[in-house]
Amino acid sequence: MSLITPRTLKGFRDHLPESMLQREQLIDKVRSVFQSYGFSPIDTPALEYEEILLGKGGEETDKQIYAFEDHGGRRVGLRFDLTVPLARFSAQHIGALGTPLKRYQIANVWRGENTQKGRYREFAQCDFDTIGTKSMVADIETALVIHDLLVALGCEDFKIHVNNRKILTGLLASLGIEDQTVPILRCLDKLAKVGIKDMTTEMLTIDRVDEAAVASLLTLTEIRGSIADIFKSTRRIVTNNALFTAGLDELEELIHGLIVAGVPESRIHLDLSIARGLDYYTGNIFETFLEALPAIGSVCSGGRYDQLAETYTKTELPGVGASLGIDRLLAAMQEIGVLKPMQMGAEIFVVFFDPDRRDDYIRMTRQLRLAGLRVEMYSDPKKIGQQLKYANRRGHRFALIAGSNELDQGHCQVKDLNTGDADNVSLHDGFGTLVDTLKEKLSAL
RNA sequence: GUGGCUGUAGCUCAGUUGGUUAGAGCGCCGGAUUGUGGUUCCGGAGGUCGGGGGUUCGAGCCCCCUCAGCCACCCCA
Repeated sequence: MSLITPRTLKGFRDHLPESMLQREQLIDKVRSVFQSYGFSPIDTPALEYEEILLGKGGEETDKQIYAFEDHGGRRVGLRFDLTVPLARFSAQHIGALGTPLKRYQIANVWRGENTQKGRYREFAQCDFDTIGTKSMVADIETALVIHDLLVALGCEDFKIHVNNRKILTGLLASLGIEDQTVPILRCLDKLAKVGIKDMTTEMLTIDRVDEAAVASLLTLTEIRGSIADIFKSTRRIVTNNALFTAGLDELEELIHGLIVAGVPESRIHLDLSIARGLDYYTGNIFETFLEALPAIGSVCSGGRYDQLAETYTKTELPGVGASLGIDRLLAAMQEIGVLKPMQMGAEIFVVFFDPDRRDDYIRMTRQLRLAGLRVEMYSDPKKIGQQLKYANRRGHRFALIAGSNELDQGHCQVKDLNTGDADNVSLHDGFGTLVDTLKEKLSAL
């Protein structure tokens, strides 16, 4: 019989125990941050009707959606993000749930794009959103969650880049070229990478964009100084456009709120050139970069999207939220080397010493677990040295060694695998003394 | 999706201008007088050289295709 080569698809990965433990630990922290802000968990199907998914994020994202026909002839697609399914979910259930709806969802999404480090075709997003309010308080809290998430995950050096879609849209409207917003945004996004000269050249190839327009755009992105100075200078660029002014007001209110909440100003970066490719954003937008590894891209992005649900319902459902890319963040943290090695095994290891005493070990292991300890019993009565070697490698803290000698005398050896010290503990009262001793030793670590 | 670089044991890599049974270190498994690991010594297993096809008397080394990883564009978590 010929063997099938075991392999995984491009951009799809297996998760081994070591990195999965890290991942689950990070996700636990993410959950507790979400819950500390009053967000509740929901889940939605991986597969949606294609029509739900298409046309929400823009042309590029449509091309990246895994779409196919199911066995019933329905056009379906794997979700590209968690925000669009949320819009559908909200339109369907908001009557039962009421507003504002604060929910989070940690789940996989799929994108058929080319891979790179920290860019996969299947990856998990930790998405949180507030639906049903236009209040800037929701925007402020969104940014605060982003901030607290990164701190909780052990990242201290990061910057949250903030901007507001209305500023640029308003500026373009005042120039009469708002219908060119998408290509202009795309071009502007490259500023940091290609420089002013190349960007200008490309900008001028866009229909109806002249040098005066480019000059205005550059003025906007080139403003430097303190946050207050930036706002003051920016306001002077366009004075006759309500959208532009509204965008600035919203952004200013957002930043003000963050400062009031105690976020260090060094972690906020007012970046009028960030655009965000997703078409559905309408107001404040966020991108988060790690100082140590900006090249891996944004690890947590989002923004306000006030019209996303309008294709599903006539009820007005404005929303704001963001997504933490846990896989990308994990890749970044591994790259930077900030992750501490984790203990893989249970804390207690029971040596399968004497084959004739198997039942005693099973009983002992079981009783310790019932007492709340994490215990692993070795599966084969191999030589004790080998078992200890295994226990050591797996990171168990204490080994319980009990051959016929110990068991006949009614005690058990407790060996500290870090120091090598071993104590005899009585088993005369069942396992009570053993449990107490182990708990004492563990809490003393 | 487009372009560039890479692909040899679990991991990190050697492999001379194509030439007999493809190597090292680490790891893994086992042993060093009967029941104690993380240091030492000895031994062992493990590779269709990413996969497929071609050129050749002969290919890990050359050519084509394909798959995957990394990088850039694009886009994004």
